[in-house]
Amino acid sequence: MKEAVSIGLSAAILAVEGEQPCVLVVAHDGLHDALPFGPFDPARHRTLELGLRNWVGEQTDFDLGYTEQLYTFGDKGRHLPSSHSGPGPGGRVVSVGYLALTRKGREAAETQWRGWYHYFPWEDWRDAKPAMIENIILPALKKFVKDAGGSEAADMRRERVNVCFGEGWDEERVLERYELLYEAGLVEEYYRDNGLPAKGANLGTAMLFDHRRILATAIARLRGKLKYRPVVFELMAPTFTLLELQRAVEALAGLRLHKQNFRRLVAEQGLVEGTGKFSTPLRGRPAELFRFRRGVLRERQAPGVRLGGRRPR
Amino acid sequence: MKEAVSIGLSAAILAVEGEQPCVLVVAHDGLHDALPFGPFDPARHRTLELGLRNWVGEQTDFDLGYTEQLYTFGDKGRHLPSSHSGPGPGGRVVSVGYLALTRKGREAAETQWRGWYHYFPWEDWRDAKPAMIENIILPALKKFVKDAGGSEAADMRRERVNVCFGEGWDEERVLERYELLYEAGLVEEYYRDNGLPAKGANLGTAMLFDHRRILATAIARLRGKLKYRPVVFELMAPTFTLLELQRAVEALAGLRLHKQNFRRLVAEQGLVEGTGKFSTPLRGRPAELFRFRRGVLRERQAPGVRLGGRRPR
DNA sequence: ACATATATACTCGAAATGAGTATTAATGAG
DNA sequence: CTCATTAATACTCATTTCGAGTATATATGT
Repeated sequence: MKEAVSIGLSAAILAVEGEQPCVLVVAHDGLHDALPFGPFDPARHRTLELGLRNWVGEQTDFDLGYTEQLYTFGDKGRHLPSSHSGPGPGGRVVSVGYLALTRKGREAAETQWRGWYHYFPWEDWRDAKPAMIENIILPALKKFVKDAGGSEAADMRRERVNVCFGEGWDEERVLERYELLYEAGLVEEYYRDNGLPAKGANLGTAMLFDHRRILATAIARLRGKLKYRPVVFELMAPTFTLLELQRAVEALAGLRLHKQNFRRLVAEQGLVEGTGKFSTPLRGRPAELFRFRRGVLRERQAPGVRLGGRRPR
Repeated sequence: MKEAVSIGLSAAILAVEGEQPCVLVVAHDGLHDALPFGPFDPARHRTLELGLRNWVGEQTDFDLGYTEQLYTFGDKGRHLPSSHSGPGPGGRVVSVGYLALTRKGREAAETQWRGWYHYFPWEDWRDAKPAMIENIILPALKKFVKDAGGSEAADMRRERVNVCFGEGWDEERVLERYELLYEAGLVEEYYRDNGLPAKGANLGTAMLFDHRRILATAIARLRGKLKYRPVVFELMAPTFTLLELQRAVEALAGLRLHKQNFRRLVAEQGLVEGTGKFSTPLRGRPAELFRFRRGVLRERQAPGVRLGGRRPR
């Protein structure tokens, strides 16, 4: 007799408020934040995505707008059984992760929005290169390289460290970086999954099961997609100023952008159109309110916000 | 009691031979080509990918090199039960698709390589824009637009048709195009899945279950990845001439490229290094043999073959 | 010697990109 | 009223990348 498999569906539901990028979490066991998730019931749902929409709807009172499948994880040991979602002991959960974009609204009582850089503090380069990279991460990873058995293994680790945290920050490698920190024992989940006592630096806030990995995948995907699909607008109010749009993109990408070039790009691409109305800011010159121009989808093949943001050294 | 779910693993194993891009298929039921696939056994395999490698190894005598997860499909009706892979009647198969790249070698008896444009004849623009687009596809899609109930639905269909087959060919939209043709009833799978008698144009060669959809996903992903990761080299022999490399890229992308610019790009990016040896062609000047320069992975953040190929009108 | 086929080098204009400077329009403090 | 402050918006400029060529070199077979 074959071991039972059940399918879990998780969603990284993302939004932006002002300058803060947020993720919807449920305080699952009082200890760890979790993504909204639940089992897929093949009897009720025609497709995985419909199952997700239904489940999330029940759990969070949210209507998902844009959704996209991310990845299916089936690793033994990274999804420990739980009374909530798992089958009996010995059963295996394969979890399908989704990315969903929405505007912040009223959420159910058990859920709350949380800034995603709580979970990935090394990913926010808007103000400056996060100090923890030089102070904690790189020294620890240096040790990780040295501890490799064999010089070839050490070379491979060195290369990974360099790609992830070395010269030339690539904001899309969110998952790669998280996985590296996991393997190097720098995040709590590593110790939990392997039944070891925690030790050393535990960077960022841990999540339930492999949910931080799913969130990393979601952020990575969103950061990539931003550049060639107009997905930001799923997160914006119907009208917005160009600076608000820029701040949202910066929040997602974790980078600062050049203001004038950003406007040029957005304008040239025909991503937005003016409404003729103006914002009434507390100080400073009022800015025109824009809305998303749905027409771009028809006209351009890769309409997106190409960010050529400069990273702080 | 919940309905049973089982996990199926399928792999689109791709290779290139000269100018032909190939996929490894098994002649499953004598009627339809199928991708190598099999059930995931959680008792034996720690991860999904290991399950896949094992299964494919047994079925095809192949060692997979580069692999990448594509998508997880769980649609009811697009994966009909089969004695081979499914659970009993009423059970549901969720299938996880993978992309694998390899060099052509000796394969098991039941498997064979087949050019992938057999399944997607409209995707090969190397010689010319495929005539079937103007002659068959566009007229049929025009009808599909007209048959929409309501003008808003018609607008949406028109937009999709335009994005997929209109001005400006985007070689990456392989899946989008296949799905559109599916919905418009232009491929055999549509009639099979819905239990209807086949009618009208059946474009390309059909495959078992949803395997053509998985293959479309694989090609789309590969065409995208090509541009920012040096994946072509997984498909090349250890040494090759620049024209061979170009022909391989063209085969995958389904486009012709500008020869001089291609070399400039490949050289400037440092993707390859000369070996000092030369090819001995049947005619024409011998070309230098190159090999992949592994160093790029360290140096550049997006090393790939940016194709700016011109499409024939 | 030359037709043919391919490799390789070099040129050139158009467009995109990154990094500015300059100017305009609002606010509140004095 | 003036001015410091804040932000919007317009314009400039050098550099790089891109698409499309032309020109030349080196093989083969007849």
